[in-house]
Amino acid sequence: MLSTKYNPSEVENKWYSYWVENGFFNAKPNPEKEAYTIVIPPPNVTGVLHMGHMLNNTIQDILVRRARMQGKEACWVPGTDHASIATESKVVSMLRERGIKKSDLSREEFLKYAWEWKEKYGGIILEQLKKLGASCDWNRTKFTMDPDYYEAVIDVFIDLHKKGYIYRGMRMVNWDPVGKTALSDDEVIHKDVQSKLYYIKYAIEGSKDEFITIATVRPETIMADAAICINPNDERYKHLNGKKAIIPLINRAIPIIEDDYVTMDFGTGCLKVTPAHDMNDYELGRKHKLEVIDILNEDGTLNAKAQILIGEDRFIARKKIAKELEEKNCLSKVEEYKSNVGFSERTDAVIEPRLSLQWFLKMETITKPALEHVMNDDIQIIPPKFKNTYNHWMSNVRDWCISRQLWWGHRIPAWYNEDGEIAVAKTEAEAVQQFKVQGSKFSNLKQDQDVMDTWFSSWLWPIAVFDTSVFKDGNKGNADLNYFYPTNDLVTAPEILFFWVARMIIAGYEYRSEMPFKNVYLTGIVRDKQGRKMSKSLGNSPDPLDLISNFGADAVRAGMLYSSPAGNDLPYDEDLIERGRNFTNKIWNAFRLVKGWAVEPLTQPEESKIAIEWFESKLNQSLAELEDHFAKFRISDALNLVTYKLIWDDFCALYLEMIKPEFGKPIDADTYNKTIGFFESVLKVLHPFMPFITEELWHELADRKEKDCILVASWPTPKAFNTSILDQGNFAFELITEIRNTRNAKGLSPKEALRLLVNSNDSSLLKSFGGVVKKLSNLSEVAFGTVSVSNATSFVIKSTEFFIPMEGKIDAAKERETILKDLEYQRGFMVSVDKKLSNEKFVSSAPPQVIEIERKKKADAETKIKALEESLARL
RNA sequence: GGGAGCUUAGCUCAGCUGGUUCAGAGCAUCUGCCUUACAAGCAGAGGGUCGGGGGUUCGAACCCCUCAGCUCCCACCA
Repeated sequence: MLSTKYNPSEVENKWYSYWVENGFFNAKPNPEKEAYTIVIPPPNVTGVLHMGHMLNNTIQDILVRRARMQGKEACWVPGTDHASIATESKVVSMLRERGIKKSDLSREEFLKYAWEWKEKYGGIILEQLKKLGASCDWNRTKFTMDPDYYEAVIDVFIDLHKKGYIYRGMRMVNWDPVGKTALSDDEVIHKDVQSKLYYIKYAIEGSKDEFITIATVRPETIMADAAICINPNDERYKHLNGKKAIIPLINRAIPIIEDDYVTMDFGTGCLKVTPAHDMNDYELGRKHKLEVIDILNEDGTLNAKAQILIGEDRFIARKKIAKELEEKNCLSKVEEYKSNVGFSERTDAVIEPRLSLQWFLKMETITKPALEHVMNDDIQIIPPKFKNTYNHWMSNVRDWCISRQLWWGHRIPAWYNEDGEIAVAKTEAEAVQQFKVQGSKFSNLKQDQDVMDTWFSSWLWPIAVFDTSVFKDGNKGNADLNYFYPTNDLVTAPEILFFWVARMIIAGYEYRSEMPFKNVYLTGIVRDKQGRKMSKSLGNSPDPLDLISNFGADAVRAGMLYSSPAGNDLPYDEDLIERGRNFTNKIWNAFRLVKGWAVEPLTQPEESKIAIEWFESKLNQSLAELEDHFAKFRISDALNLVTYKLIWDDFCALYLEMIKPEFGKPIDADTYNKTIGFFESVLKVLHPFMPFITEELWHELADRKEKDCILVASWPTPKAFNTSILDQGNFAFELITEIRNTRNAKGLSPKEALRLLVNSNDSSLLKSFGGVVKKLSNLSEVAFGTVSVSNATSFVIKSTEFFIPMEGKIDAAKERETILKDLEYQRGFMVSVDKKLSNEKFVSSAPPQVIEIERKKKADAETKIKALEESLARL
């Protein structure tokens, strides 16, 4: 005896191993077949599976599984990203726990620890993906620091340098004093912070009692001031132009300059210019050729140039200086002030604008095709609203700072000689060669200490997962690359549209002169019930593996897809997963029902004949809808609006009920075989969404040859369907609902057979559905003819009146009340339709079908009113 | 400050070309059922000025204007 509950855990492990062992997920170039390719957004090696991955990878798996069933060579490439900052900081804190300081280690020693750590924890997330059912080609698993991938990144750096796109320059960068590294703009998170605005008095040189007062939130940087700037239109300070001001505490004189950059009505209208510690001041300093005085060390402490408080942390220095200024009477006032401060995404340290030598990629030329091909829809972004955002970003893109002061990553292939000259080369030997050729010193070369930004390797992902040698001159690419690239769909989060997606597009056109993918599907963010982002620190994220073991992977996948159209956030609730679980159970029980029937060569009942005809049409209608949803990437709708309803409502609630033999009785072979066929079809359609239960039942429904698995079964294509039978069905189902409703309202048991009288001489009214109606609403008789029954309850569908005799069980007053209510509504409805139809303009300008519909509505309403009036009279 | 988007049932959201099925789904609520596949289920029901106001149109949840509230992205005036 089969359990009434579906038990997923055993089934899932069994089939996943079977699929892998039989190589169903492996893809290779096959000229006979169309390629379908997805590259996974490589999760961080340090990562563990979270709800975002669940959503993202479920969608990818659905797309891949469907493509595979459609007979395409489906290739889903998995892998991981080395994630330089994230991983390095994890390794650093792991070492710290073991009492080892990174600063005590050599680069080589540190990297040895990092690799050990990667080997130990690096693959966890991929193993977790298997539990979800991800049908990745695991033989292709790639890591962005695999030796060949590493080499590819270096090749690209050298190539772009040769092309003149990569340069080294002194630039103001976002400095993370905790990570001791430069960050790209995108890695800085701005937050509103309550801080203080200090009004500081600077004495005017050569004057005893005159001061100029500036307002700043960073008094600790006054020692780095290079000027004070006023607006040329500011009458209050005009007389000070050209004079000098004295920095308090250190008594250094700085010029007072004019620039309309200064806002007159902010603070005092006087700005202290500190080129070394502020982005805007740096630009201002360049314009006015001011001295750059950098008073901070890389860890955010003050250096000797500050003259005072040397070695103090910047925030401690701020407090101390404020106190000293106050004591020296240089602080005129302090105001509370809300300012916007940048924080490091990784270390949460306050970002310090800092001048440093970095490597940059010129973005202006190289980004052009990437902008163009998205704007002209060669590459489609789904949902399209992100196109605008993309456009905005790509049109205002700044040069990309690609160096990072870290060890874990691809080391910059630049070598410096004793004179500080640079050679960009793959090896030291090649660098020596370059220096020799240009007649420079070539002994004691030192390689650049920095590594490259992580995105500088992952932007090659769609190419490099197939071929890592293609970045060398003259290489046309291997068979894999030429077959699988460009890939079809990329599924990722909108937050990395610029970090990653845009840059892959840039690299794609630069190195293949072709798009890396055709469609970009952007998922939403998974949030908790309160709308907060799921995060470790909030502890509001459930463990996906727990969910899978509690509910089954199929249930979790379905739950993730509930209400998550592209680009929309997903408000997560365990109820969603439960609903998915209930669905698996529903299917399981449908299987139990069918499995329990004895099959005999009997005559096929009429109801079964019509049920089969009806479901055939319903199935094809649904398949057509499904194609449409998939074509538009409405994955959620494909499951919830079509597949779920097809199975639960149409197959289980209607079809199976129509054909179900009486308890204990056998079923005829024709109906049974058709039913198995339908069951197989709906399982196929469901397979991409719920791979495990569908595979299990596929094998339970029939004896299968080895390798006859649902995951490679052919995807059902929609055929023409009979709309007339669907309409007839709808009429019959409406009638059934009314009868059941009558039972409910009158408190009649479903076991009690009822008689139905139809006030019509047209006995073909129910077409072939008469038997179905009788069966599903438990009627003893359906009688036609002009009838007038006084002791009965009635209802009207379309323009036909139906009676159910109620012998002595009728409450005339109550009956009258409901009829009157309905009558009132119908009359009101008539008025509005009449109004429309008598409107000259409506009749002359609306399309004929619309007018026809209105006429039909009117006719229906008229008969309904007539019928209601008659019923009323009879009571 | 620049840009994008959202506001529809108690909740989460659909509503795809302005017109059949247009005011929908699921959850929640209520009523009745342990009816031999399924109580993780079955049969039903109630619930809405489509954020406010104005306009275009024969016709608006849908198009335009406006006001209000919310969200996200980008930039960062010390």
